[in-house]
Amino acid sequence: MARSTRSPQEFPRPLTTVDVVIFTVIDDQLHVLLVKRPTGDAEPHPGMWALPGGYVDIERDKDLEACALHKLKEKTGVVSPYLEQLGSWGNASRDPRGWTATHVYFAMLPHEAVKLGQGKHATETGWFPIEGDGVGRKLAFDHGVILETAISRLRGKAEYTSLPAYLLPETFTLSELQHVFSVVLGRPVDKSGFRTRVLSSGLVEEADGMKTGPSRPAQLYRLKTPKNPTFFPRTFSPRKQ
Amino acid sequence: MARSTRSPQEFPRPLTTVDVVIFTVIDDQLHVLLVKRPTGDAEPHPGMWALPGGYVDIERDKDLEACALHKLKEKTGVVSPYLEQLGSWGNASRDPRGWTATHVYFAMLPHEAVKLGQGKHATETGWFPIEGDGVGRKLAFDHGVILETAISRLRGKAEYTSLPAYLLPETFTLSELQHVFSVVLGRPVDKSGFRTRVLSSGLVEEADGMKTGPSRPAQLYRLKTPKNPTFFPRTFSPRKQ
DNA sequence: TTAATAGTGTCTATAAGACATTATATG
DNA sequence: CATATAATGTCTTATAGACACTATTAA
Repeated sequence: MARSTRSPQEFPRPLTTVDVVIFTVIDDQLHVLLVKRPTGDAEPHPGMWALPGGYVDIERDKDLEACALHKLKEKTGVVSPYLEQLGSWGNASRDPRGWTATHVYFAMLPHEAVKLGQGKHATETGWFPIEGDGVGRKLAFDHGVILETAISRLRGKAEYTSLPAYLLPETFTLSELQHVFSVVLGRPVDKSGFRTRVLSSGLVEEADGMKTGPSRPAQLYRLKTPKNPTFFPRTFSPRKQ
Repeated sequence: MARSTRSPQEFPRPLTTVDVVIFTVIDDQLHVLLVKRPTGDAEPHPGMWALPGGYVDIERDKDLEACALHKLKEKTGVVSPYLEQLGSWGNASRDPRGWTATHVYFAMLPHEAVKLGQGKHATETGWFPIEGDGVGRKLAFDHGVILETAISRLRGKAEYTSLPAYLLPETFTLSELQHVFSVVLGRPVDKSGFRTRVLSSGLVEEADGMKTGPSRPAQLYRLKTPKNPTFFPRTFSPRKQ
């Protein structure tokens, strides 16, 4: 067995990176945050769009999640987002600089909370609308595949968990919640069924105040357990005929 | 941004490992495969039980999954198991030898397919019954937490996917399938409901032959799509009163 | 009073839970 | 025939889906 017969130092170490897939909803559409690759001579994929990320700094980052949070704050200014691990991708060919493994996180933010380009080394960043299973252009490295995985995870979990709720600010109306589910799922969601589903699951509790507008005011709610998504006992499943 | 302002070589690289949580069912109980840590002087946690795993060998392993499959074959002789990524754990303190990140996979095998200690460098290995959220003893490194996560993922997914089916050999009866679900879930599963759930989901198809025994023979089935688990539209959920 | 959206109610279809009953093999 | 387990049937209950209807605000 490797671990017992050779010392760690004998192994050439793969490069370790962390990347973050950051989702938000802008104008009734799901978007992902991308950054432009630098154009230096030694840089791989110069000028292409990529997921925000970079090398783990073992002096600065106490763990992988801290590293992801650091990168997220650097790009968006957001400190406490919803963040979960998406997976890791590691092989000899994904980066021309050698064998690399990246730990990928995915974050969901309300658009209002984001201020782009806060970091010292601000790079060109932008929100790209999700169309189908990507952003309609080739991304750097294997980030296209990673993004596809993230989209499919988000859509999948939207069928039976409260994940899309993290795309909203701290308080929101049930209509807004229903809307963000329909944006993520890409299809209309029935109001009545949605409301009973949400209210009976204990996902939300009433917040003080109402949202006013040009029509009937709506009750504001907040997540009861903001750290953990709620699981529903059934998936959304349109009636068969 | 780190990636653009410093070259990879300036970063001290974390150690990269892969570990595998291997589940099987023996005698109506879920078990996990553990290996004993070597007792050498420089070895961390000598003599403790740990998940099988080790360093990524960038000359041998073309990617992380290949590395996991290699370790799995080395310990069990099994070549094509059900294998999925569980997550990754990386920080400064989990291994006394320095900042490490491990990519963890989890595998499920029929017990009949396993032959322990096939590798050249055979280490002491053993099946440990799962009781509650672990094996009732402290494991090396942070493997206790990792195992907990794996158990909870398996039990969670057993509520709404066909995952436990991978604990059975290629053909099986519906009663055997029901039994393995009840072992994983730790509670009885109603036969009638289970059968309609499984048959209407398209999870299985009839195989040739029947399983005979001291009573009525049972139809054999096989997985219709052995690579991917099936999702059920509802969770198992005992009636409330 | 109208427009717009919030919120509720009704009916039905689906599938699970609980448990009883029938079917088919062996010894 | 007795026994064991496979396979099916019946009845109830929970909840989603479809969609109609009522409520409450601003302009």
